[in-house]
Amino acid sequence: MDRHTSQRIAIETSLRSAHRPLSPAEILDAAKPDAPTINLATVYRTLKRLTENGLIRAVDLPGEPSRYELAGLPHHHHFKCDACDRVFDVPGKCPSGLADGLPSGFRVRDHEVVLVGTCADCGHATTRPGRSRRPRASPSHNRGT
Amino acid sequence: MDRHTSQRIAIETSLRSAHRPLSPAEILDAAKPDAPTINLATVYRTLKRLTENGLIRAVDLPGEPSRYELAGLPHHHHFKCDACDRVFDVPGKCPSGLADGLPSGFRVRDHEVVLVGTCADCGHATTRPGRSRRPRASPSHNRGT
DNA sequence: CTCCAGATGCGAATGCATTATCATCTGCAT
DNA sequence: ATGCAGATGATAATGCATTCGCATCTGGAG
Repeated sequence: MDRHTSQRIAIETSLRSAHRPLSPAEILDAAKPDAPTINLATVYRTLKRLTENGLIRAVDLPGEPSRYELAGLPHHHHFKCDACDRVFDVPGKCPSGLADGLPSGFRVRDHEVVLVGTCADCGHATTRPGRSRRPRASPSHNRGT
Repeated sequence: MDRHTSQRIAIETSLRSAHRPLSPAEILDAAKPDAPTINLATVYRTLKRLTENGLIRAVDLPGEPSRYELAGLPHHHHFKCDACDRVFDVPGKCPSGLADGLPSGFRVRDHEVVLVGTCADCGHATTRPGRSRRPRASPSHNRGT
């Protein structure tokens, strides 16, 4: 199992070089230059296997489809740009006191922090006129690489 | 428009008395005693209108369908019990320094904090054997009221 | 070089939350 | 009490992310 096909290599490479969580569609686009015939189903199949193997992990944000990033990264939070819909890593440390207001009996096992705003690319102009939701996160517009 | 039907009253009442965000299915169950014939479609229709009217707002958690809570509540975070899948309000204040690690050019407009763990009800036993995902959040098991 | 288990591509299929359709019903203004 | 705009209930339909089925292709062991 786990042959080194061009598709799989392209998928792993895009995840490794993105430095931010990628959606299956973003991965598809990022992998296409290296594996032109690659298919969304293959992306999903590969992501599933890589997840099972513990090499990557799913990143779920509110109202968003799962994105994927390398496993084993130090704990970090995420920033979602609501102009280009890309998600970036935020290396900042965890604030304490998050669980202060909890009633007794509640036990916190984990937390998720998501910042929402505009990224450096999209923030240059105050408002971006023709910007519709869910662009394809084109590599030409990428700064995470 | 906006007649005072038993269904609408029941929906508003459950949201008002829950003190935690409710999913459409939870609202349906909570409203049934007061409006036995109520239908999921009606719940969705009513939620949509209440949202448009600014009376309630959607609460989106990662990988979860939207829940709804009264609008105008003071800013708070949410706690999701992964045993009973209910979501509770966390009144704690916002930790600062959340955006410290951000590269320059990134502007934060909002943030979301979700704590995950076990609630007081579910935490009594260390492991709950027969507990499958997505119970119906039965009122008998409710403490938020 | 051969061969085949495993991988891929394509399209159809699934599961889900949410919305639309439409005939029927009901607040409520008159 | 009446009439009707608006609301409801039942169900079909939509949109979407994700998965399946299957014929074809291919990495890599032999």
